[in-house]
Amino acid sequence: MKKNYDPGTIEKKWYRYWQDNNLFQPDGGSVPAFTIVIPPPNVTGILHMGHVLNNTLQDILIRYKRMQKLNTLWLPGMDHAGIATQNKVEQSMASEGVTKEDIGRDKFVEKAWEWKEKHGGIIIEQLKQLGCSCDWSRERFTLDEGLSNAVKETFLRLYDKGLIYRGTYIVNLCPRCRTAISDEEVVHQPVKGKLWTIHYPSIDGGRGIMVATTRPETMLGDTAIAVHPEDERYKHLVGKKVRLPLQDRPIPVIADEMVDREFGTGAVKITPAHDPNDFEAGNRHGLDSIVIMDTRGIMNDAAGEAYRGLDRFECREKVILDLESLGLLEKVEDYDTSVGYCYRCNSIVEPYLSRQWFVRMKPLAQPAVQAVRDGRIRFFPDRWTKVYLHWMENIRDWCISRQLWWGHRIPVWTCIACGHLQAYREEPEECPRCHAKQLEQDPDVLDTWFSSWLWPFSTLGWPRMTGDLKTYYPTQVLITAPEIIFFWVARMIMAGMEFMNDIPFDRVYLHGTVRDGIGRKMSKSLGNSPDPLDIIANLGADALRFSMVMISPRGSDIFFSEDSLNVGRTFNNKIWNAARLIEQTCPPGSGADPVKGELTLFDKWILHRLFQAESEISSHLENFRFNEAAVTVHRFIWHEFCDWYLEIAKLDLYGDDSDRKATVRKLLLLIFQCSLKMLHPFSPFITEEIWQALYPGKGSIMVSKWPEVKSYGGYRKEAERVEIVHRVITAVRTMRSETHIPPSGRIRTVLGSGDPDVREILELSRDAIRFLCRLEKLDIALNPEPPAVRATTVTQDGIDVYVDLENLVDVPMEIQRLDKEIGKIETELKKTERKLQNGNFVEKAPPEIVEKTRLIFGELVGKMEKLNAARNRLTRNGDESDGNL
RNA sequence: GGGCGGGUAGCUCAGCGGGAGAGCAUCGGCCUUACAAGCCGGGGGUCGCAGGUUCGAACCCUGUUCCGCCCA
Repeated sequence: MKKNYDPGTIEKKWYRYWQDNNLFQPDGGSVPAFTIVIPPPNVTGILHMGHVLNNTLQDILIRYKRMQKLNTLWLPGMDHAGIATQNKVEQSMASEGVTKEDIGRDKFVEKAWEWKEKHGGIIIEQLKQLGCSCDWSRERFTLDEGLSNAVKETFLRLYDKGLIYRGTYIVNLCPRCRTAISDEEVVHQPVKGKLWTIHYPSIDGGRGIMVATTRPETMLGDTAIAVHPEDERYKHLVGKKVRLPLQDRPIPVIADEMVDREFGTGAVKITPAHDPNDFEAGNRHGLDSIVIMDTRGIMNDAAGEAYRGLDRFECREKVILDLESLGLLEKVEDYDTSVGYCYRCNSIVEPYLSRQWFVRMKPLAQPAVQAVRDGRIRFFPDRWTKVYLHWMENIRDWCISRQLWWGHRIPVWTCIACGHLQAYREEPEECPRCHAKQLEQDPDVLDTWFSSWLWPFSTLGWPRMTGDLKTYYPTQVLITAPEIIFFWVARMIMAGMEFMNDIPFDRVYLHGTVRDGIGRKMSKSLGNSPDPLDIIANLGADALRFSMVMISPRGSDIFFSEDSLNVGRTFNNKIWNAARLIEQTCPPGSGADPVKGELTLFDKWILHRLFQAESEISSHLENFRFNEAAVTVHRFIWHEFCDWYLEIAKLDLYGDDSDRKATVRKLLLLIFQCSLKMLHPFSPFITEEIWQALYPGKGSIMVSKWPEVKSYGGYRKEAERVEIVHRVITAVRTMRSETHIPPSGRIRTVLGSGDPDVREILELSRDAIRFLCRLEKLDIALNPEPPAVRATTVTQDGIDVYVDLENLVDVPMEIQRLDKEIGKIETELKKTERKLQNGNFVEKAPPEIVEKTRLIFGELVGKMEKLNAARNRLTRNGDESDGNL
């Protein structure tokens, strides 16, 4: 193995190897299946840090389950991203001076496909660089033939059930994308705006009425003024008419309970074509709806001569100016309001009356609510359950038509002759009612989510009952971001219940959002998002993956900065070097067979810790505690295996006892092999590289079996005993450091313990203690003769530790050190003593707690006495100032 | 306006009824032949604030304040 780990070439090599050997495909066996469908990235998408997190987590779970020998499938693909793709294609055409209207619908769709083949799907290659073990042979696309059939089928079924309807309602119009979008696609943001109060004069020369609004340009479409029916201020005006300024149109004053008397003047303008509440009011009162702008947000004829052709915001300016010059602008105030933006292009969304297609959601929601209520589907973290249920219980109909050309065209045709409207599976040849041959298909396409909500089964072949569908549905887990819980997660559950009559997955893990070092959401416009591909090029995918997971607290947001990458980078270096040490000291053929030879305390300790690490990692992964699993594997490999076991093993590796040497070699290979396996889901590349170097002929680590180490769980007692030794070693090291003994200084240490069992443990560990503390001599005794000049401490286990300081230290420094230690113990001692003196505690606390507290107290008293004695001795001798300690 | 989550070491977080923890950062000492991308050691917190329950509260309850997110 080379001195330094070089991820670049290695990662490419192993990814190709995995693919060439079809290791990403499920084994198809009869064992239980474990399936994850990828949240399909946009075909226009490029890899960002959010994708890195999302896909790393999925890959970890998939690789873990695959090693557990489940029939594991991670099904990849992309969605066609209607708006985003259409934007891209239009942009590229615009650079050639062509609009989509110039070339027509069919040509445009053709161009879009060309664009997709040429520029789309970059992200798929990027996911491969990240190491994702998706089964690429099953890759799907929402616009491919199979999925398009699924979309048509669902539309037909819902249409036939009466759950899809066409109607004229207020929808959210994005004037830049020139299409309707659903309520979920609107992002509301607080805005510091204005509140304009406008005077609507009475028609008969009276005082008229004052009306406050944040969108004055919409007054051009007003068809009434509304007041609260019990508002004494306006009762006399109800039923009368006022004059709509700028339009010179008489409009009625109506009474409606929806009016908030506290808002503005208590009277509001009613614009049924441009506000959802006003639309409702308009229906209740039989008002006209006047649409005053087109789908680009440009004022139309109905807005009046003076405003036609103006953009909606220019129009607002002009309306204000005109009102002012007419003396009808009563006042302008600053006003905090909330404005809706298009989630795709960030334009301000316009509430707009138009004819669209909708899905009736309430009947679909009911079984989906039930599936979550009765625990068939569980959310992690659990708090998302409430969010889901709240939304589902207040669900509103879904506007699914989009005024786009790129997408699944709505399969509804209208007979030109008789006007008969119907949905068809295939293009109809004649009208079933009047047999006319001329039918016209609805021009709109479906919301992209109308195909994504079928993803967990459409990708497996539905509506055909394929083998894949039988084997892999329902899937086990969905891993995604909370942002799309309504867009996607909830709708998939509804679709699963409706079309498969079964849940689409039984657990949903929602991870946090990746933010920058100071908590801002990563975004292109801020430029605060590093390019994951740069990171992969520099440090490798493993470093990126491991770092991401290490810093991702369970289900809450992630603060990522360049520094975050240190964890993964340094860890790779550590593992690499541990592997090199093993390679150098455990020649090939040493074998990783089960160990037969005599095991030392330390051997048993590390085996037991391995057992614990494995069970912790498994349990963390089963419960989506990814970062805790990563922390555990990191801690085990670095701070237990490398820091302690490898160091102690050096005694045998470089020693003369050939039996011990053989045993230790076997153990090292065994434990390291298990370590690599446990790390593999997190860092697939480096583990494969080392695996192939150290364990040749065993195939790929990614299809090796997850470690089975239960039998090492029996060494609990030995493991606890080794902790005693660790505490002794740390105590000696601390004293060395605090008394400024240089590491090169070979010193003598004396250990004393009244407990024969403890003395035995220390005897067994004699060599290790000497080696790790760099001791020249180590004495262990029941009542040892302490060195004449010494530093003193007592471990938690009551072991006296004396470090011989002859010629090495000055007395004041040791006194100072002892004082510090005594101070600490005194604080604890007082706390514990107070407890025990409290009669209530002794009486009411559980006996085992009282007993434990007594033990602690005894321990502390013992330590205190010994330290005080050591201190007295030093000061007494100092007082005698005989210079002889 | 409604809901949810959270204020614990300089930073990010774990702990969720019985001796205040981790990683990073910081400070001190080390080129000890796997690793200076390293090794060894240290310092640092009245657990947001105020009440209450309890023998005992970071942890449970109530109120309060600040921050973040979602919905209207």
